[in-house]
Amino acid sequence: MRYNPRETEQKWQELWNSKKSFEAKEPSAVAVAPTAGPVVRSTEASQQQGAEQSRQKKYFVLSMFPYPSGRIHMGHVRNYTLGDVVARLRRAQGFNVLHPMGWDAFGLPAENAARERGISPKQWTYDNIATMRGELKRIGLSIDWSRELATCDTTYYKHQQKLFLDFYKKGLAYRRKSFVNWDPIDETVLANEQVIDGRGWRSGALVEKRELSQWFFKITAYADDLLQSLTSLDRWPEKVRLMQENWIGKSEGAKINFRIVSGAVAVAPLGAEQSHSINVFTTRPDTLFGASFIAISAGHPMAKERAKSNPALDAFIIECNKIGNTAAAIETAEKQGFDTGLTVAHPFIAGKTLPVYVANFVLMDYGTGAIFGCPAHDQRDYEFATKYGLEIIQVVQERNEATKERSDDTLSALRPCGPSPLPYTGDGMLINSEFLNGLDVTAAKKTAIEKLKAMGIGQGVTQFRLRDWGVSRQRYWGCPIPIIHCTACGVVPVPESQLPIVLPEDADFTKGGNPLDHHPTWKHVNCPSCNAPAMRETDTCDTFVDSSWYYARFCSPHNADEPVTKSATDYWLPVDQYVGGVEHAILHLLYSRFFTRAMNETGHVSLKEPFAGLFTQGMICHESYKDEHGKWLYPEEMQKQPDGTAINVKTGKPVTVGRVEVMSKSKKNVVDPGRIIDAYGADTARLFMLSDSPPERDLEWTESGVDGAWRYVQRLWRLVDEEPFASLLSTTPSVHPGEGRDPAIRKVIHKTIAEVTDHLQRFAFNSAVAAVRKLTNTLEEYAADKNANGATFREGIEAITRLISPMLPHIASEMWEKLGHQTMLVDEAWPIADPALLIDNVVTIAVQVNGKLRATIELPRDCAKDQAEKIALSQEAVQRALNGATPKKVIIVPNKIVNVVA
RNA sequence: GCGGGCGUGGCGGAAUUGGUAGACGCGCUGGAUUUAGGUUCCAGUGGGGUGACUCGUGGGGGUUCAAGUCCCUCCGCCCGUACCA
Repeated sequence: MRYNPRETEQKWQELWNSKKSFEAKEPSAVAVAPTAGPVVRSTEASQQQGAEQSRQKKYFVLSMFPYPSGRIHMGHVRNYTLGDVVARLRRAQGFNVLHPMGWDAFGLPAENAARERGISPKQWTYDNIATMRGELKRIGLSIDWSRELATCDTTYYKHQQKLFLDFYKKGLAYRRKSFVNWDPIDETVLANEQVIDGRGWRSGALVEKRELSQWFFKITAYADDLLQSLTSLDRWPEKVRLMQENWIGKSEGAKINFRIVSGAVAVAPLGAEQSHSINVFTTRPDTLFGASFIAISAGHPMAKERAKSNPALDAFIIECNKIGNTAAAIETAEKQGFDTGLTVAHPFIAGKTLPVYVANFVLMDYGTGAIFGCPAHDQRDYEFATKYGLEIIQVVQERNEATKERSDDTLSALRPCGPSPLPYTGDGMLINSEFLNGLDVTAAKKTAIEKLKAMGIGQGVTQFRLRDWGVSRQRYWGCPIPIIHCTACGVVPVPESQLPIVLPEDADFTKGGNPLDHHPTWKHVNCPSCNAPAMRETDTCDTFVDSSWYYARFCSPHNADEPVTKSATDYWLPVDQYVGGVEHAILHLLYSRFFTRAMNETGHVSLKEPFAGLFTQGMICHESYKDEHGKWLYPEEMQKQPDGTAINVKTGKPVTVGRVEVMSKSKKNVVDPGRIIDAYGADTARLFMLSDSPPERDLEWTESGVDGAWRYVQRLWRLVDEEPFASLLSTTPSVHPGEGRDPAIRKVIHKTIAEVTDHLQRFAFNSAVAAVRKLTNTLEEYAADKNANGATFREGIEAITRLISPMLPHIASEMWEKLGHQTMLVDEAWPIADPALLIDNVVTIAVQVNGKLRATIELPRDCAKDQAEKIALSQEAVQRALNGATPKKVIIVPNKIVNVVA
């Protein structure tokens, strides 16, 4: 009978659910029973494994929780399938597995829905969650649904507010002024993605930068630790660690005060000292003699001060503010500067002055918001100097052979090598630099800093690129920040007894701005300390805050009194395997690492690194289609013709088949997971996700690939249901394992068990699938043989059934039942290969002549080198290739290769 | 701009440490069986050459007995860039 995925998948999902198969055991349950074996054990292999276990080990598998956008997409299916394979494998290997699911439920789209369609963010969100939960369940994931949480539940964000207060008390949360994108028409703050070409996405108004008081988390307090600890994350992808390292961006440099010598404003609101000098950060103090200008950010206090009396400068600053808030926009914009008329004294060259510019490429958030420009040795400074006709003085020259060892200052006059093309940013020797002449860059940096220090105008500093984390959002649908502002008492934390601060449900979304701010009553409260009328903080938390600690909450999701339960986090954390997209490589993962440290410092958890293992998956791509008018079409709106072209299903007109691109709603190149599961079943969808493309790489969704997966699922079923397989399986196996069985086939079976286990543990799921398919091919061939042994065949089929079970859990369970077992496959132990069957006595060796393959020979394992050489040289093809020449050298790598060098 | 990644047949990809390039699958070609439901089975399949051979892992250069793998350089695509999540 043909396999019916719809009925079978539902049957097993209901069974797992009713037996609570995937509920994690509480740490107390595991700790109390010293011999607690990993559930039912019925196989020979598990006996060795289970018996000596004194305490069941835990394994925490976490896939990044989804934003409840409305429907699940293929990216979710991939993410959760990958996590599920790990969870099911570890469960079978005897671990107490925690594999939970939740919802990253606060955020902008809910608020947009409210504005566009008048639905309340809460209702919209919970409706979406209900839909998506149903869709997720159909994938057949081994999730412990009893731990489900949503970050917009008051039972979740209540604890987040408590954490905020604890951070505040430790000085890890603070308030300062910072810039936002301001839409003057909608009177609202815009996210970077809502600013398109400098204009608000909805209003089209030119976006301004506006300074607001905002809340920050002091992530920079842990900059060094976050950097140093990266080395301990040995189960993270190297690329993610590198990206984080560069993001934190530790650099050694100097801060230098440049004294203003002319053009200084007489009265300054900043204090006399500041208005008489400009403090600059540089990583290249060695190039000070090449300095030709100072550039300050448009947001620098000095720039603002000068703008008051200079309308042209004011206009320039307004122009700079239009570029936008993103680093990419600022750094790709054409370099522009405005001469402030100020000049500063060169610290080392008496009488020399440098002009001060306001420049659009200097970032206020990094360093001191001011730089000195050395055009000869910096690309940006070079462009700037060329544009504004500023001096370009070379002070570093690449060393050549003649000057390598010398370091006296007569060398600078010698011009020992030809001029390097400027700007030159490499290492070399200092020239044109008085007391630095002849030194290398590193030594010159040190000497320059010493001199600056002695002069009292500078010092060496360590600078991080990492900035404090701005968590304030002027929005409704987020976790309210539990702070009260009182005119008399200032910033007052909400007393813990008053938590949670709950969002009002009657917010008005018809007006612009922050609904919490213009709500008639919500923000008006009495000061907890003096009882006078006061105001609530109306900013809510960045949603990255919500997702920074959800992993810890999963350990005890129902604790009503505290954010986490210590005994639970001590047992379950860290997360053993975290799975999610690379797009989170920096922000989410860095914020979580910070949050864990902050929770550690405030006594909530006892660890610092939340994720011991990390796997970053690739994205899902699909062909894109356009009709004759250039409008995007959904894949189901077109049909491929036999000649390779495509037509519109409705109009019959030709369709342009575009490139394979990341699935996105805007390009309509999406495939709905629900439709695929309806048509083929979850196992087929899962198999397609896992075969072919390695999980870390982008995956191209193709209809033919799905068909291939579908055919394999059907083929697996025939293996237990049809002839000649069914008859072979019905023969009674011997009680003694191995007796009368076919050793050659058993070898293949056990090698496959070892191989698949290894592939799965290394996330090489595509290779694991390939190995199982190969075993399937072998067993089908074997079954066609009239002398095939039934017990051998059964051993092979049972191996396949277990090996595919993490990937195709439904059909594997059904096959297991069909094979006559009373147990549930999900409670069975993972197969273990017999080591004796993994060793080959004969090996195939390649024979090369001058690196080119000429023959292959079969030799006994570990055979003597001279014997290998003799047999290799006796090969006819080898002699032909040698063409009478005598071998000069023979390289032999045992059991692998013989290379004859002629 | 900066940081990170990827590039192998017609296609997705395989190849623990440098050691037989193309496993496994898709597609295609030829044949068989059955055709009421996305069939199934057999054979073939990197390019060139009748063949011995030869050329082949984005382009160019290098190290090595041996390079998909290591080094330099160029090109293309993708991700992140701090208020999308």
